Amino acid sequence: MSAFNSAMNNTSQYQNPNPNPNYHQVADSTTTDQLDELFDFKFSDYFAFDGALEEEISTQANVESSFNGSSSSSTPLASNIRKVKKCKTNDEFRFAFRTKSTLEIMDDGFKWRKYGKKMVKNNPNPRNYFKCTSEGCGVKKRVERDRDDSNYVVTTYEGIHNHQSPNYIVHDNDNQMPWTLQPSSSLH
DNA sequence: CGCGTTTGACCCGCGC
DNA sequence: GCGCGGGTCAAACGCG
Ligand SMILES: [Zn+2]
Repeated sequence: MSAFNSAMNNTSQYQNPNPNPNYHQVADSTTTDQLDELFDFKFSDYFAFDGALEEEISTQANVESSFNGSSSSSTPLASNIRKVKKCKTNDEFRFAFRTKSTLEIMDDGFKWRKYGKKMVKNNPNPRNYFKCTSEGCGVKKRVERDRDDSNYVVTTYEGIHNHQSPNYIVHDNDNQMPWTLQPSSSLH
């Protein structure tokens, strides 16, 4: 069906490329519940995208308030699914979204190593390239500030992790982590 | 000392 | 063939 399904079939349990923005803070705070909800919703949202070729789904999620509200610390963060696009066959898949955050602290629990920086045209801001440091995992990540809204950051994940997060966080959920994607059957 | 960031160079595909 | 745009490499540096 969709790339997601294929991916899940391959790994039997797909891991969200971008689980928890601002993971540290979450760990510090006790607002995990809300985050859980937040992410769940988010994923369902972008799940709506099927194996279409270059699809551009503009889904506005009103989650910033909850994030800001619950998080009393100093890192306002909100995620709005912007667009999801898939290229080529269902071998790999790309997932891009926009995050409202001045800071690019998006350590989701995976270790990323920056391997490149590039100045894209038509955009005064540089683009950063990251790669997952785990061996056998070639997941790449690309972070770039929005051209117009410097308060937003466009993050693009490419590939699928073939390992659990090094910072594996145990959650109360039965078998699903907050950042674990669910079968497409869960979406309507 | 091990490892991550930095940064310019290099590479590759594409359009002219 | 060349230039350009986007992506990656790797030497050097910095830091814990
Ligand atoms: Zn990985």
